[in-house]
Amino acid sequence: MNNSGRRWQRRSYHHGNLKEVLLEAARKLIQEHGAFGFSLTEAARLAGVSPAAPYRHFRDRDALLAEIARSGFERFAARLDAAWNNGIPTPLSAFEALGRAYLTFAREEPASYAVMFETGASAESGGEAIQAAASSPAAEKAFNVLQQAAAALCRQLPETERPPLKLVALHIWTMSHGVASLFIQEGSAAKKVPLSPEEVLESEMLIYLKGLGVLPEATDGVVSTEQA
Amino acid sequence: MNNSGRRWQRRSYHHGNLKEVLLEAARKLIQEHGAFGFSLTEAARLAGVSPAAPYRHFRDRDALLAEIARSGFERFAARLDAAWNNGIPTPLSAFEALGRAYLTFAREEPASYAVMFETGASAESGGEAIQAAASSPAAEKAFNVLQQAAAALCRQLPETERPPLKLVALHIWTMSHGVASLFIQEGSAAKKVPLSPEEVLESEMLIYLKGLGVLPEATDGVVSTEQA
DNA sequence: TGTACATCAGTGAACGCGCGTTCACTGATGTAC
DNA sequence: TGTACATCAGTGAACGCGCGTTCACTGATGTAC
Repeated sequence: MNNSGRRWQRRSYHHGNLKEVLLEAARKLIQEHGAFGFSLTEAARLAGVSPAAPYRHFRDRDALLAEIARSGFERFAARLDAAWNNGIPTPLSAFEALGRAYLTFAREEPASYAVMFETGASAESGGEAIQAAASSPAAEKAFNVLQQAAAALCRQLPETERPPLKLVALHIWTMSHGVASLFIQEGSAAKKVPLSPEEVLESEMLIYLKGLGVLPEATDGVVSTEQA
Repeated sequence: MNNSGRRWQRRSYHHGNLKEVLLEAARKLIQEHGAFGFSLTEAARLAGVSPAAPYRHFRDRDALLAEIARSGFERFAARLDAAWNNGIPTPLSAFEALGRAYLTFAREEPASYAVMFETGASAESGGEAIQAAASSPAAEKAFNVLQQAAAALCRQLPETERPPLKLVALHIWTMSHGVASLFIQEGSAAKKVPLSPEEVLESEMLIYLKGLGVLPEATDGVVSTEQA
């Protein structure tokens, strides 16, 4: 990379940044036209290069999608990890931050989120590369953060009342994903609801935590004074 | 329709059943090739008719997708309603049946489920017809069943501790959808988990209900003896 | 500091393909008399 | 019961399009000497 100023905008050859720009273009297109209604050609057009250019950086269309998933999982894991922050200052407050971070990621990167999690019914065949990304180390790391949080919460319980950690982590995950999937993706089924996704998820988790037994009694009020 | 036997297999003209057969073919293709990786032409081929034939029954590709969503919501609502069965014999047992019915539908009709709920990021533009289906009377009816269940459960609480019904219904919905979306769609992120979707959802809902305060104390055991 | 050259990252034209959709058509069905 | 006819539900050929991908190419960059 040269140091003659940051104005390499529209330099002819050697874009310098193409790979990242293509990923960004693809995410934008996916956000607008749907998880699999995007085309490599159009992404190239948006990036201002010829339709053949992407092949210098990705083996094929699928590889680009897989990279969106992979890098998405990486940022996702980093976000969750930062929000959880090892359960500091308290497991409960960190847990709330974790839930909000989950929703924030889904809102800020809906395209990444869709490729990461709506892959099942959207590209069963043909999408082997994406499947691989879904079981990548980064994806694993993201789930591990949830599991750490579950562990910290359960540690507050007497051993005889502890459900399996993995199960609790899955519960947290399904609640978060359920809210993100139903309420954040544009045009989703639940547009008319007057509550923010955050409000729904937080109240849901409070009730769940109370059921787990990790909330002091004082929280009754929080749950039931939300609305008439 | 003629009564000369039910063997109208491969009659030349006048298929008689084409609309339904096309929908079925489309569902099969969606299940195999992804929610929006299906083509009208291929569905026609699968149904054994020319690529122009579908246009006698659907204005365009989008209209067929919308009909999958609409009729999907109808069967979905019917299933949930039957399972809930007005809370008989007890709200709690009916509630469990409701959750199982939700997962059963998602498993038996993954294509319908995907079109109904994964529409957000998959066809924002272009999918107006599907969006319309998502706010159809049938979709409304499905959500109403969840709301009825929420109402029946909350009725067991003293009025001062009742959270808003709509909120509880949304909690139920996000839990169910979260499990269905993450665990049932083939090739989804959570294949390696040794638990069935039903086990995950049921345990999750038990904890949630306990947090709500509608479970008698006896259920502690149910939650924590599932696994070591 | 200057030149030769390998490598890298683009171009642009071309391909074959399957798709959505249209069109004029035609065979089968059902109804009126 | 038989014939005439409107309507319905298909056909099959054709179209224009955008896509994914390939290919031989070329301009820019970085390195060896």
